[in-house]
Order: sequence, then C-alpha cells, then structure tokens
Amino acid sequence: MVTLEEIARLSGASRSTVSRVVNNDPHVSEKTRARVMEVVRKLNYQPNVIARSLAAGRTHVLGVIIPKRVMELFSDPYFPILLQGVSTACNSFNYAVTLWLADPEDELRFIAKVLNNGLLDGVIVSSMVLADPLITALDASALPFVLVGRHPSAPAVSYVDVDNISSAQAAVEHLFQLGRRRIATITGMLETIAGVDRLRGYEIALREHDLPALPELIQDGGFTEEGGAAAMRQLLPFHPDAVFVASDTMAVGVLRVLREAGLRVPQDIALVGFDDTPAAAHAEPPLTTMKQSIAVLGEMAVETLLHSIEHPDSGPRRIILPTQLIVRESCGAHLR
Amino acid sequence: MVTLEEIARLSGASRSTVSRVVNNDPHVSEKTRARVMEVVRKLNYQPNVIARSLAAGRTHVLGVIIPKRVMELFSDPYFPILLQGVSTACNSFNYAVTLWLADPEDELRFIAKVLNNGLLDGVIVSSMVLADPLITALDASALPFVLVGRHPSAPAVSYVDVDNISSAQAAVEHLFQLGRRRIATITGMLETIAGVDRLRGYEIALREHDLPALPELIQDGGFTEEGGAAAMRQLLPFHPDAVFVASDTMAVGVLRVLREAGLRVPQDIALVGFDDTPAAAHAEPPLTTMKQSIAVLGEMAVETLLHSIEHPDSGPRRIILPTQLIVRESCGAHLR
DNA sequence: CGCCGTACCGGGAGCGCTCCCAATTTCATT
DNA sequence: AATGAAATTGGGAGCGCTCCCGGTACGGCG
Repeated sequence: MVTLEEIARLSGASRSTVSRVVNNDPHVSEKTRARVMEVVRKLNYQPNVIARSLAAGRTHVLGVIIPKRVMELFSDPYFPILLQGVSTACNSFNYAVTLWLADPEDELRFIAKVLNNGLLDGVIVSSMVLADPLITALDASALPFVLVGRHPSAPAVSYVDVDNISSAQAAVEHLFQLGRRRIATITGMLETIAGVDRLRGYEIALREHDLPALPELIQDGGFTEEGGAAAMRQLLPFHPDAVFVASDTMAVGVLRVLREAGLRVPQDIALVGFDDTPAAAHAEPPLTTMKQSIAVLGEMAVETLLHSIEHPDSGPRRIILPTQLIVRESCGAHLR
Repeated sequence: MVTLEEIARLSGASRSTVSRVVNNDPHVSEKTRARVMEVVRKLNYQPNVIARSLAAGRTHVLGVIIPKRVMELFSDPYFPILLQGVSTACNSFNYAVTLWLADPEDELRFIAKVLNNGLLDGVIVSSMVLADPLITALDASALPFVLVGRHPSAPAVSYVDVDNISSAQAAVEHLFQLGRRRIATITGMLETIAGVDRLRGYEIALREHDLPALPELIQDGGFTEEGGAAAMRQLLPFHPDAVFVASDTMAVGVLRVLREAGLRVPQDIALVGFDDTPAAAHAEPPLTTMKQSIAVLGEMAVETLLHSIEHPDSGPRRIILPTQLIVRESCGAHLR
C-alpha cells in the first residue's frame, strides 16, 4: 500500500505538504505541487479513506436506511429511482453511499450499531412507516439525518417531500372537471404517510364538492400491482365512473382488471395515477398521472443532508418539490 | 463519544483488557469481564468501527457493485431480492454492505476509488454485462471479489450462479414433453451472460429434437415487461404453439399481449418462464417457470466472499445452485 | 520452600492520515 | 541593506483501536 509518507520521501516534501497537495490546499507553491503530483500519479496513490476518516473525524459516507418491509415495495420503481438519485448526488459530492436494510426484528441493536459506530456522517431515511422507533432514536442521537417523505411524529426534522395532500386533491379535482361524479380511490399502504396523505387529498377534493367520502369507494391497494388489481375488483360492484389510484404501479393492475371486466378506459371509467413511472406512459391506454421527480427527491435529500452536516446547528429544513399533472388518455380529457 | 480508554478508566481495567472483553477474547477472567461489561452496558459503548478498521486492517464492510445500466432492470424483482439475500447474510456475519452504483462514464476513476481506498474488505459484483472492464481491474487488484453470475471473460474467479444453460434446456424440454413442436423463445438482454446462456439452452433443446432454431422464433425482450410484450407481438405472426420466456417479468408482458390477441394460454399457446418471482404465481393463468432462489444466490455470494477473505490463497470457488421447474398452468401440463 | 508453567493483565507501538503550530523562506517595502 | 509581513513548509501530537510483548499473580509440583 502506498502511503503519504512514501510519497513524501520520494518527492522530497514532507508528509504535511503531500497531504496539502492531495487535498487541494492552496497554501502550496506550484512547483512543489507539480513535483508531488508527479509522484502521486506515478505510484497511483490513493489516500486511505479509513485513516483519513479517523484523523478527520468524518467519513464521507452517507447511509440510506430502508426498512426491510418497505424493501418489499421494490418492485415499484420508486425505490430504485430514488436510490439512483441519491447515488448520483453522492458521487458528485464525493461521498459514498451505504445501504442499510433494517431488519425490524433486531431493530434496537441495529439502531445502536448504525448511530454510534462512527461509520456514517449522516443518514437518509426512507422510513415510510408511521411511528417508527428509528426516527425517535435518530432524533435523540447527534447524527444528522434527513427524511424522504415528511413524518408526522417527528416535528422538527429535515425532510424532502412532495405535497401529497394537495397533489392528490388536484388529481381528483381534475376528474371532477371532466364531469366525473362517482369518484373512487385506491389507496397506498396506509402505514405510510404518503398513503395516508394521498387519501387525505382525495377526501378534501370530495368535500369541496360537498360529496361524502363513501367507504365502499375507498379500497386499500397497498402500493403493489396485485393489491391494486384486487382493490379494483372490490370496487367494481359499486360502479364508480372514475378512480384516483395512489400509484402508477397499482394503476397498471387496475387497468388489467378493467380490461378483463370489459370496461373501457376512459369512456366507462376514468383513471388518474400517481408518480409518473415509466410504466405510466406505456400503459394501455397511457395513464394520466401526477408526476413527482423521484430522482430529484433523492438528490435533494443528499444536498439537504450535506448542508446539515456542514452547518450542524442550522435548524431543520423542509423541502417540498413540485408535482405536475401529466394528462394522457386514461382520464378522458382528450375526448372533450 | 465513549472510548475504550474511558471504559478502562471507569472499570479499573486496562485498555487492552477492555478490548479483549469487547472482542470476546477468552483470556479474561470472568470477574473482570463482568466488571467491564457492566460499564460497557451502562455507557452504551460502541466500538468505533473506523479506528478498529485502521488498527486491524480490515473494515468488515463488503461492497456490492451494480452498473448503473443494470440498475435500470430494478423493476425486475431480481435485484431487490438479491440485495436482500446479501444484506441478510452480511447481518448474520456482522458485516456491513455498501452499495455502489457504477457510472459507466467515469468507470476508471470509480474503479481506482473503490479498489484502493481501503474501505472494502471485498466486493460482490453483479456485473452482468459481458466484457466488463471492471472485472479485469478487479482481477488485477488484490481485493477479494465474487461474481453473481458466471463471467466468460474471467476464467479463474469465484462466482455463484445457476446453470442457466441446462435449466433453460429443461424448461424447453418440458414443452416438448407436452407435445409442443413450434417453440419460440423470448430472450433476455443479450449483453448479459444469463440472457445468452438461456438462449443457448433453448437452442440445445431444439437440436436434441433435430429441429432448427428459426430466427423468426427468437425475439429479444431485454428482460423488461415492455420488452417481453413487444417481442411477443413480433412472434404472433409466426404462430408458435409455445414460448420459453427468459424471465417471469417478461412473461407477464407476454400474457398481456396474448390476452389482447385473444389467444388462450395454454390451449392455444403454452408458456414457461424463468425465475419464479412472486408475480409468476399471481399471473393469469399462473405461470409455469424455472425457479431459482435469488436470495440464496445473494447469501452464497457473501459466504463465498468471506471465505476468500479469510483464506486469501484458497483458489477460486464456483457455486452452482440448483433450479427447479415449478409446474403451474401456463404450460398446459394440468390438461393432460 | 523454591521453582516453573499457566492464566491474566498492562503498556507501548503503530495503523495512515489531519491539523495545528512553529520554523523557514520569499518578497515587497523603506 | 534591513525589516517585517506573507507565503510556504516541516514536525509533532493524536484520532480510537489492535496486537504484541513482557510482567505479575497464582497454583501445583518436587
């Protein structure tokens, strides 16, 4: 292993100077810098990140914590895209990402291990589960962290999110504008705040039109394609003329069921989804959906986290990214 | 931060003794051990993994490298499940996992960074792309690594895989046994070895029955659901009586197209998939498929890697996990 | 009672780096 | 040419731990 000391010896500079060169410290003359760099390049020297971390007290490693249960939702492109955003941002800031899949069983042991072992400079938590003990523990620790998705039980923490409530409301309102009146909804997993918030938005939209939220028109689809299909089957006997589906993945399942039932989308029943995953555009018919930029969500999470690492006592930051209704065919807007 | 030294001071033992206790070294009397442990527990001491790594020369961190391009296949449950297997195994061996999404652009910089920075004790590579420069670099470095999926260009390395060739062959043979003769295939991404091998197995099965592999009956589905659907549309005019689909994810797309085309599965056309993802059982009709235990693949990768970390000069190991044909309805076996 | 072997324990060195402070050099200014 | 400030450089301490080596205590044996 090539060490700083060795570079120093070979370039005739001191360990300190080499360190300065490697770290782009301006207090080095151009001449020495060039001399040192040559040796660095020749030996293909790579600073040992472990030693650096120990000395500097920071590791340049961020953690992403994903509860195992949430991992089951991976078939939804949401998480992969989020991870990609996180990874991209980390790369550009010269940070590394470590992925932690939290096992709910040994949650406690896990928390202690992650928070105190000194490996992480900060963590991004995509806990979506309400009342997560992880959040409490994180809040009590000194480790900087940011949530992806707001969290009601953690009042004063940083998070990055979209406004699920008003986005859902807007999606439903769009259906109202197109003349639909018997609007159902298929909700996401209701242990997640996104699931709850999107339901909330649906209810508000109905209330604005002085309509009651009928229990038979609200079905849980659990954020999976299968769940969405099952929920739609429950809905069928009640003849909704439109459905707000809380994720595109579920909407794909819904479309399948409707096709099997011989219902035409959007003539017989209109559909609006959420997320704008790639599948939405390819669906048959193409899905009208509320777009959120999941990758950007991940990137912003990193930026927010890095900010609170650099400025430990700047207060919490909340970042709300915009959403946008992408009108395609499943809502029937093109028919009018 | 609680340090070893502090525990030592408070428990009246030396730094060394505390270290021994923490690391379960047997050369400590029960009395001192108990005394030390009490303080450890009271202060909730967690060893600093960074300092430990520097001193011990190993980090207890494994890397999983996934090329960004492969990441696009995340909508296939394959990767999430693989990761879960890796994560589970690491947890049980007290290792941490860090996920590296390799950007093909700055591949070189990336490789240097990962291989030499000292953070990783070893890496698991799920490169599926043929002729990957990563493999070459890894091979040249001293870092232990194991591939998930064999790699033809890397002869003497450890890997964990299933026998894709003979598994595919068996799947196609099953269709022959059921009386099908005009058997088509939808292949996976042919830049991946799994994609190539499964095609290979298909060809062998045909040859065994003295049938030529007709180009019009071989379509590329790229391992995605959409790709599978598109490939099936290409196949339709040639009226196959059976299709071997190289992944269940693609098979789901295929089923959709067949339904739209008014073809009955399995009466008009039989289907066999690959993987046995959860979707296979839920498909309509339930999908006959060649099952591989993806999570076990991940676990074995970890075990293999740890083995070669502990025994640096034990030769490479190749582990081939068994596959199993799961007969459901899409192949038509239940009709006979 | 003295000796030796074993079990247990403590301290020093060192992992490769950063950071601080002090020493040295350079250079503009009078 | 002398002076002082600024730029550059070098060395030491130390991050929290492991590992090695040597020391002490204790027991059994002749």
